[in-house]
Amino acid sequence: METAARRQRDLRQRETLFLDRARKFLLSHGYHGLTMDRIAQATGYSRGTIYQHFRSKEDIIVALINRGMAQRLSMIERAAGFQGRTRERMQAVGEAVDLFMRLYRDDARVAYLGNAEAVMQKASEASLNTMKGLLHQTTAIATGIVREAIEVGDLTLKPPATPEILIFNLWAITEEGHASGMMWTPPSELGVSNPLDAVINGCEMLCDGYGWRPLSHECNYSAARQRILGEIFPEESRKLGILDADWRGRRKNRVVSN
Amino acid sequence: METAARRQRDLRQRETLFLDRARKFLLSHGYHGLTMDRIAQATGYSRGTIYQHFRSKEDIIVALINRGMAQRLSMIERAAGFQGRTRERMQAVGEAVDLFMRLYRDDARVAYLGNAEAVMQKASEASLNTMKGLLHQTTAIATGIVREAIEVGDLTLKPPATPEILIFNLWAITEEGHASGMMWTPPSELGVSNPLDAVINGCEMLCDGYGWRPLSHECNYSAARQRILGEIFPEESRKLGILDADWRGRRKNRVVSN
DNA sequence: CTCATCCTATGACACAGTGTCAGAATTTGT
DNA sequence: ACAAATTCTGACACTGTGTCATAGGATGAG
Repeated sequence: METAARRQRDLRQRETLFLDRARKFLLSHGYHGLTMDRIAQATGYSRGTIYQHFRSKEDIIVALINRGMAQRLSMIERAAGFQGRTRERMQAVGEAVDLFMRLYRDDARVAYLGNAEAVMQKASEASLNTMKGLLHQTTAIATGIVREAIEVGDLTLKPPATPEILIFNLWAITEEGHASGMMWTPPSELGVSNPLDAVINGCEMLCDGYGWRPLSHECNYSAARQRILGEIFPEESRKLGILDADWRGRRKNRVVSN
Repeated sequence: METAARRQRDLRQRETLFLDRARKFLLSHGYHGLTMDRIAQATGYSRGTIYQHFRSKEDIIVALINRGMAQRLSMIERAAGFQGRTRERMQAVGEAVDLFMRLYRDDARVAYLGNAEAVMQKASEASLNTMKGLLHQTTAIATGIVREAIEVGDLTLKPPATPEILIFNLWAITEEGHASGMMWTPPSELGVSNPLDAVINGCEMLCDGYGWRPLSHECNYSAARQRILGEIFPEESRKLGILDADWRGRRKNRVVSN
């Protein structure tokens, strides 16, 4: 019986439709501008039908966040496979997040808007757990790289620092820095013209502070960036026009082996 | 006519009453648990009266946040007056934030809960501006210290770093780190047992990364912490029991002059 | 003390949105 | 073609918001 499969597919399709419309309202009119009525109106279904997919409007928001986080996770996974020194692999992960922010601005914005107690409080246990899982997977990759760095001898953590704490702080810079780009008070008002660059700078300096070798003055991390973009995210970076056309020609700039 | 003055005082007093009750509900039942009805009930006034003080429930939340931010700012201002090397003064500012987090847990939590688009969207222009002002004053103090560090020669920023970017990242670690302590997914689940310590560690490493002298291995910043607590926040730290009883005896550990 | 004036407090009201559920509508299998 | 199963619907009961005409209580002058 094939009908069941098709129905399943239809359901998924409709769920996607709901999510897409919801995102539109959330982005254009904020939390209070997103209502079940509007989604129903915009999709041609009735309110009741939406409730067959989601427990509440907050549940929709979390589902939306999860969709974005899954996308980001897949990019991070790809990045973690970069061939290079441990610190470069960490950099690749950062680059993945950066690309995600630029390429999927809407999803990033949704994540920012939805990251609120008002939302979490009313979301379903299920979607909250999915979210938690996604988050754990993401940090696991990052701490994995740190552990490897320690094993390989690129990094020596002095107490009370631990791999988790390092990632915790790296993550804080990244998240907060990116979030600030969408806040009520734009970072430009605080004298930071380009938060994305500020994040990169902060991560680099933090890694330097922890003594993660090679330090930024021992290695050309701008060149490493071009390699990462070219090898792992060629399409994405071309789409954004942030990859030097002749990056291959720059390979000589490659990091010197220890 | 003294009546006017007294009335003014009564109004303020009532406003405080509203805010206190509101905070109670916000903390215990979250955003959706805070309603005008409940506040009215709890204070013995009617809904209409509350609307004479605040435009909306979100406006109350922002007013609550502002109260906390003002308190924190005053502690930061005190800290910035610490006598010592520039980096120690920066540390003092961090210490002030840390103390604020411990001493005024409720206000800190309110700031976390209220930091959401859902709230800002409906808050009044006026309270939002107050908030912005408070934020600017806070960052101004911090960047001021960085600038002085550069002037004095304790710090040399390499492009693209700027005082604002340094503060931006330092701030990110502090805010996000502290916020994580109240999140839906506790930091302990991510392997960080004590986020407050993680923040301190992160700030220290970041400053080291930027080359802010004296670096952490050139100076005993734990000792500096005791001096800061003892000189600037004696009461506060005694209340928390985080000041060594004999901190004065440790003065010999003082930072060596360059 | 009384009354006119002014101001503040009140809660009923109109409205918007949520989540549910009995029954209508549609699809499926025979 | 029809009964059974499944899915969709919108009216319903609620909760909460923000407003406003009016009740109620000060205040000050006579």
